[in-house]
Amino acid sequence: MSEMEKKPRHFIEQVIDEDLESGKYDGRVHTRFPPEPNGYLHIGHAKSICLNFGLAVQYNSYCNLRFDDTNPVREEEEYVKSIIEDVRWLGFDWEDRLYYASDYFQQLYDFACQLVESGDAYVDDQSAEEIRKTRGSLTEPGKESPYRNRSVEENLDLFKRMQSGEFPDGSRVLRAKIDMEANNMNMRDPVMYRILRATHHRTGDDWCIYPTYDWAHGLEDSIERITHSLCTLEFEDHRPLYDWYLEALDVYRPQQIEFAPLNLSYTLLSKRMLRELVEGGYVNGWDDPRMPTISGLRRRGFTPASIRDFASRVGIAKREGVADVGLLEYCLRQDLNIHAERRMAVLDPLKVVIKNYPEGESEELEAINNPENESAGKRKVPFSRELYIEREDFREDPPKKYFRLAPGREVRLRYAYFLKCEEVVKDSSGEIIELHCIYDPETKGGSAPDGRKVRGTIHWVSAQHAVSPEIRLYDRLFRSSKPGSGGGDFKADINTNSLETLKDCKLEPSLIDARAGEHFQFERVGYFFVDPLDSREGSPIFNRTVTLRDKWTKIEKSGK
RNA sequence: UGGGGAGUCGUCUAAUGGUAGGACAGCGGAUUCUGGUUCCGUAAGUGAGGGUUCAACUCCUUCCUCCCCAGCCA
Repeated sequence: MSEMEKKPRHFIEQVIDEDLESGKYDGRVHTRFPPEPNGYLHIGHAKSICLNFGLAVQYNSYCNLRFDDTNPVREEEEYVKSIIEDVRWLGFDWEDRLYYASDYFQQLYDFACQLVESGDAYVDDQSAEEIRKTRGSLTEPGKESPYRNRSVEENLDLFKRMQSGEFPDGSRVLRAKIDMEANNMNMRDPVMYRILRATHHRTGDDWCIYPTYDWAHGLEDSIERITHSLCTLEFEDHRPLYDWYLEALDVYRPQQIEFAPLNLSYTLLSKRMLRELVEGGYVNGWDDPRMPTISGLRRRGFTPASIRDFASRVGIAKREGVADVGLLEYCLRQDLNIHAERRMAVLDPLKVVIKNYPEGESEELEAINNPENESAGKRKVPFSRELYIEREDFREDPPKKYFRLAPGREVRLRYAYFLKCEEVVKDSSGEIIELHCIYDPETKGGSAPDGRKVRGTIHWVSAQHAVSPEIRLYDRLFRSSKPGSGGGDFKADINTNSLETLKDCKLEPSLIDARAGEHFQFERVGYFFVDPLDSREGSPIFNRTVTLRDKWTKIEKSGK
């Protein structure tokens, strides 16, 4: 550590630093990540997870995992499981602090009675429709409910009977008595409880009234002695209400702080739209490798470290914007470059016959597993008279600056020999089906004793030794950098070529033993991940995680 | 037209009255048995006007643009 290069502190860290200094929370820092178990977590949630749990690590403090399960009609155990798995996979630990809002239902009910007793809440007999109509609008104040001024005794009686199941669903609600003329719509006597006969995934049929988010959330935070309650910008308007409830009850008060949610180019991060993709069959489930869900990214081959790095690099601020998906890919390649072992794989094979290599013979050549990590060691790769090379690594009429194989030209076969193309063999339709080449036995290992150089190095696989497992080429799910922004249906922006399945690739033989969950770099091609669901022992399936950066395509496109 | 927020290189993000900096993307180059990695260099920004000040991204003021809010969703 030569330089004390401090990473600039974002505004939430600055607030925490100040609170620590002033002793506001007795030097404590305690955050929480409060997902609703009604869907799968996505990369946007990952930002929040990394923020909340990251702060706990940074300040040597605590972060709770809390399920905000106040609405039984949307929530399921399946989602709880996936969320727990995802947060853990991202590398975070809540120790014994796994909580559920539903654990607090009784306390919440008792607190509500307290508000009724202090005259701060009342039972409203109006229908949902009537309440909506009397709420007013953005520019007009609301009207007070005719039931607003019932006695405390009547309210208490009614509320208890709501709880005991005397009234039908939707017939009554408990409302906070605040101000129907407030400019902030959230303060116009917000609903605290609704009557809802639905089986809750944890409390079963114990309750027929359920608390609303605004009523419950601050108390959940308060009960858990959270210091800094972090949420996204759309809750800014809710903060006065968050504070109002806690003040009215005179209980411990955490501080809500809002930050901008993550938006990603070429990506959709709305639960509703993601659900539409799944249910409409546009993808194969929530964990489809094209999905921005944590489970999708995991199956695609993303690593927890790359996602944490990304979260740290996009930063935390109040300004809303769209992060570049290229940054996510950069973080991924950074991590994979260091950790993924290299292999050779030919995706679009073109046969090469080495005329001067003895028929029926083969040899083993040594290849480096990872140039970024010597301890990854070396492996043997078989070489023989007939090989496959990538079709795009040969041009009959090479453009300027193309330095791969061409008629009469010499290139290096990676870790093998120099190879020169002598003859191009075509079928009757003119398509190239084979290349006849000669190799230089003196260049074994890849360098020439006479000092001559070649411009290009290409990868290859011995034909008789090659294996051909299935390879799935994934691409962006959307063609537009901002799907659906044209005002039309976002589904119109779907990239119909986001999955291409390849069955005739030629891979080096060691790859047949690849195990589910392993990462590889196919040299000069990209990073691949052995699909953890569809792979079988002896028949792996490779998902393309991300391509390698590709300067050549850029050069060729620019025409220079 | 009510209320709440936000405007800094293409993108994300610092600078909190004192040299507008970093990252990704871009461009140029070096190294390289991966057109990968790495390294070096380079261009590019304070929404607009007015004011205060020796000095303004920062303070004041007028305006403009964008986002959020009328669930018994979270």
